[in-house]
Amino acid sequence: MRSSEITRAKVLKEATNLFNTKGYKSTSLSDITDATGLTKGAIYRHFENKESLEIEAFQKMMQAIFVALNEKIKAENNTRDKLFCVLNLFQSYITNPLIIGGCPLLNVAVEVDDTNLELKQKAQQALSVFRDSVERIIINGKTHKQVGALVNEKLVATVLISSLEGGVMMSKLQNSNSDIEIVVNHLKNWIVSDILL
Amino acid sequence: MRSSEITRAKVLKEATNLFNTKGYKSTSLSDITDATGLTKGAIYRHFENKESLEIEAFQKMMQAIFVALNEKIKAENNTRDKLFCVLNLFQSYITNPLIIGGCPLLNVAVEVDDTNLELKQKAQQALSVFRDSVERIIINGKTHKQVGALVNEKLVATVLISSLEGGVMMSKLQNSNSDIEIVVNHLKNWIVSDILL
DNA sequence: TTATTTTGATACCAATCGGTATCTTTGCAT
DNA sequence: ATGCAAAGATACCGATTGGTATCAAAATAA
Repeated sequence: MRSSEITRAKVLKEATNLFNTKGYKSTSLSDITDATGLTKGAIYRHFENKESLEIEAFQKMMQAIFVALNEKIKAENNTRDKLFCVLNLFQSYITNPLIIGGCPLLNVAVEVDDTNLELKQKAQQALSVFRDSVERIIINGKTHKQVGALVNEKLVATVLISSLEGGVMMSKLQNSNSDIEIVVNHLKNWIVSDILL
Repeated sequence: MRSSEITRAKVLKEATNLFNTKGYKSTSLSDITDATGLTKGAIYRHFENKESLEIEAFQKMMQAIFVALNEKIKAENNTRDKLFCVLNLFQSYITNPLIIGGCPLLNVAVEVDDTNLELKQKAQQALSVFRDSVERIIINGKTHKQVGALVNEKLVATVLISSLEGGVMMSKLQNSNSDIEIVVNHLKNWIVSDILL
């Protein structure tokens, strides 16, 4: 790796952690220079401005999550275990975070307003991608006669995502994994008894 | 009302809207002076500093929500309709907000980190109060033979709150009420078929 | 090795941040 | 009407914000 790519990656990594932990607006460039040991001049050589760094950091997090999730989904060969991968992902935000600071989608969705239009659009897209991948599991499950034909995939995706995001919020606030565990456990029972054949 | 109480209330009202819309850290004192038409000198005569204004604004929102919610719960005389009051509250965050900017508890829970300890504690307390009031509905429902004796009230409260908070997040992000409506509708069915006798 | 890009540090910019000391104005009690 | 205390405006403070012009150093290509 070229040396410029190393520093660029270091800036992006540290900024990512700071954004997802402290918030995007609350993370200053001096926070990033402190974390990287670099100067503003170095950072602005690799990123046009703070906003583009924010967007790239968010995209990087979501990309990493989707790649890891899709790998695990692909590794399972039935609908139940594929759906459980989604639940495990959210449980891991608290117990064994791939990315520190909780769910990046939740964090951005709550932080942005209409002054962060581009970041908001990226979050909207990420939610769509995530929702689609859950819906696809259900649709494939129907094809393979593992899911009831009357099950509404949009409803399942919406209920799963909303419960899990809310569970992450509660667990993070309480510094405890009990809430997300209750939610995950409840969703597992729901999937087994109401979704699967 | 004394004139000083009028200005104090005006500052608190405008600051509340700004905090819940733009975020606490992102709302500057000049945002508040712009919204109120007052100067910093006037604001700092009534509030010690920005942090205490933030805390008072959050407490005021949660107080208003709890008062309104408890009134509606009290007006209903069966477990089903009492629980539906909770669902309606969250639906109203999107469709007919008592307070603009979404759920103040969600907003604070996601924004705060360990540099906002007092605000975080207030949010933790608010979540406890909210959770307790849902659990009380279930416990009273058991007493009145409207809820199955084996129903776990902590699970019900956690699942309801997490789903609803997540639903608000999704609907706010998508500028659409369809997600929160799906969640509310699903929870209604769940309550009727799995919670109530 | 030398010449040339590329990279990063330094020093600065105007704007804004939260906060305060001071002075004028306002409202209220006598 | 007068005197006084409370309220609000003004003008400022140091610190920090995101951002940039410039220069030296380091990596790279010849």
